[in-house]
Amino acid sequence: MAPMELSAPPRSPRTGARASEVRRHNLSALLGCVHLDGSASRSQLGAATGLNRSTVADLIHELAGRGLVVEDGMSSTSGRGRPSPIVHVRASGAVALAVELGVESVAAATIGLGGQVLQQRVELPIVKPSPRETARLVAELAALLGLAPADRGVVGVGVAVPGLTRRADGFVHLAPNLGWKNVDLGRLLAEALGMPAERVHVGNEADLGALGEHRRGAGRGCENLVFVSGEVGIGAGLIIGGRPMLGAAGYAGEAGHMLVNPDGRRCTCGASGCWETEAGEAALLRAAGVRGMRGVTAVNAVVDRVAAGDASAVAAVAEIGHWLGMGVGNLINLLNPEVVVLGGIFQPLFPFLRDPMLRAVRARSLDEVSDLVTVVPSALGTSAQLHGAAEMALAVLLADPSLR
Amino acid sequence: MAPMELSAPPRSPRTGARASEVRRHNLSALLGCVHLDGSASRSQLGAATGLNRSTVADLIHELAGRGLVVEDGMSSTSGRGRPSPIVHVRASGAVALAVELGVESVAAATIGLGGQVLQQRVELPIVKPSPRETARLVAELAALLGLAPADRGVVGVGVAVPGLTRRADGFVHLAPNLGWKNVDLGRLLAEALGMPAERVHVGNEADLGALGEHRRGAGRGCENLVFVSGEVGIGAGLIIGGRPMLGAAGYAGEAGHMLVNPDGRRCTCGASGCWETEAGEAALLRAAGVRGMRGVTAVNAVVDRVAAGDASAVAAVAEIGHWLGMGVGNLINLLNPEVVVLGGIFQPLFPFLRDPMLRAVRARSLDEVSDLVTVVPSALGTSAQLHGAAEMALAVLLADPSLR
DNA sequence: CCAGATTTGTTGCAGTTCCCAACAAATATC
DNA sequence: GATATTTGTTGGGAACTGCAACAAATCTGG
Repeated sequence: MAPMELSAPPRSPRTGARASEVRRHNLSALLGCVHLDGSASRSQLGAATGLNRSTVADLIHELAGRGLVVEDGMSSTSGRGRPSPIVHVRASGAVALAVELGVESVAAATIGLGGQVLQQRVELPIVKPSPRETARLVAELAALLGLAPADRGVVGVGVAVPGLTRRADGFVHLAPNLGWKNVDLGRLLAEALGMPAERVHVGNEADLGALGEHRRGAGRGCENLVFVSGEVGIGAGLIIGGRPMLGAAGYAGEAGHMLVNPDGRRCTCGASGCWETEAGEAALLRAAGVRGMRGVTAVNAVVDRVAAGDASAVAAVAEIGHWLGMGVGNLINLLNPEVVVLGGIFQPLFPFLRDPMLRAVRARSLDEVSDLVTVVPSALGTSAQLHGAAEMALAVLLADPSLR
Repeated sequence: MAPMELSAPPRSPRTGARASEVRRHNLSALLGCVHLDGSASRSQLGAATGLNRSTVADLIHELAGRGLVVEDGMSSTSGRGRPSPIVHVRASGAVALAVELGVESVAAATIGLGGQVLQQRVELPIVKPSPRETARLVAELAALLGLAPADRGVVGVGVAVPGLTRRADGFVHLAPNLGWKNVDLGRLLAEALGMPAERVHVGNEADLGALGEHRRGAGRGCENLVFVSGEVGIGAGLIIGGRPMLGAAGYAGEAGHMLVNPDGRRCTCGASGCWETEAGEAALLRAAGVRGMRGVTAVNAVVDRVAAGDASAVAAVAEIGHWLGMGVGNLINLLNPEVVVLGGIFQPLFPFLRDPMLRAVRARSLDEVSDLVTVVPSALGTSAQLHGAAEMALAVLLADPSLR
């Protein structure tokens, strides 16, 4: 059996483990399997975890008893031998309210175990809401989705915020595009939803995009990925060794102000030639000659023009692709990921910016490193952050299924 | 008791754990405590791990029986109550041969548990040795240090290489400054030393510098650190969440070709204004007007001039500091570390480049992030890589003390 | 259509590990 | 010097997993 990862490098809070932790771990491993892969036969689960048949049976019984999985009578007809019952996640066994705070709207959906969307995305348009308004809106969305926060089965809320957030307590240090500074969003949401604070999880939008794509999208099964979130600004979300890399305070991935263009424009941060100044939404609209429009509608207008073959739009997108690739190349050199996922505005533009982007990547990164990486568009599109937010909220249960 | 870290996010090889893994983990946790902190009373160990007194006693007995720790009769005279015997690491219980391949020399030392240097660093000067010569030299150094590779107590060899290395088998993909390409260094060393290949560990010089500073130097007790290695080129070593971040193939941290200077010089990589072109050794010597010299002696000459107040040298170092800071600022934005450790040529120059470097850092990184980080010079100097190499070689034993 | 091979679920028992409680030992305090 | 406090030690108990034997269900081959 493979050794437990636990002690490989001694960690700072070097904790001992009691025997009962083993069971928690094994429950978690099994639930994780079906959560990520949907369903598997009991014998497959045994093979995947290295656990004994009798142990798997016992653990699955416990998960079933807690309503987290269901055993199907259907047999897996693979080869001879006694058929193995198939274990499915029970999506409604654990449900998260996934919320995305955008610049133009607040969106939400309810997502259950296995990443199953139980209630489709609902979006309320609003421009720069105050923190308090936002909390009220989220509660409204929860009601719209028919979610009762006190329900058994509802594990918590996950919120994606375009700004610097502290995971521990949901404090938003800075969210320029919302006009927020030092907002205790976690507490506000807990109050508005009537939910204990420890069930409210707040994360950075790019970090959660990365998590979403890692678990449910273009980065499935890959241990090291970079998600590039192209919204108003540019942010990066990092998955390293299969787990989110948040940095000391949770502020990792602030890549928007990386220098990419020697002759670039002045940025709001004071420097020049920053990544988001050269490859962000504003740069795209400027290059494409769009005036007086912003946001999704403006970007969509450019996408339509490019798709129709409008030469000036094609050139604009190629330029954006070039500067995007410069930044992506930097990240590849530094982090050596297996996959780079391009989200936000870059996803619909991907086919059109692919070639100049890849040329820039190869120019800026070592061949030995860039040969090993693939750059792909987001598979989840605008849902990446919602899926990531749900995964964040479900993580507590996945780590310890005996909590419920 | 704190939960085991293990299952927090479901990992790809989702492994189960048998009961006996718990013991391996706890042995590892205890040995890790004394390995990192030198020594501790038994009761302190119990408090640190959360393990029961009787369990700690049992585990310590096992570690002592394996010759990895020694219990002192001396009591800890802190407060009243029965004194607790102090547990010390037994450095000679597990010894690693630590090797650093430099451009001008090969250095080695023997380092035992607890990071204790058993045989001081020995250095053999040599310019661009072939892989085969290198392996022979390492065996020679081992003999010089009186190390018998077959000895019980010798756990393995750790080698720091200035190039792209693959941890798994010690394959060196590319080491420009040695003139190497696709060298199976792990196998060569194993043969030259008469040691099984699985005891030979090869790592990137910057990655191991980071590990050394994390465990023994300026980054002790910090979970997220960036080590900037200023040798001929510039490389970064990353410790994330208390563990080395190596990337998908082990090539993470190739930061030398990050763009920092819009108007910079042409780099060998084809681009312009790369970090190492602007802040590396060559840039320093050029700025200081040094000609016809390279390497340690040349850098030392500049250090001496700066220390003596030579105005042109001071200006040169300030310029280097500025470009260094631009790169450090980028890394801080991206990784949000607690500490940035400057090694190699930047360590002796630190007092002189500190201020321009910090100004550039603040200009390039978000205040919210840079306020939380401290930039310090290497505490281990030229020994950082050796300590890191030893830690790498000792890691196997630390993860499973019952192996010996 | 049936016997054998194969695979898997089930059950009872054994092994390992840790925790707990009681007791003994050693020190500081009053 | 008595008491409180802290820690080492010992034996018993609880939790969990693995193993082996048996039963069940399917496929294969004649």
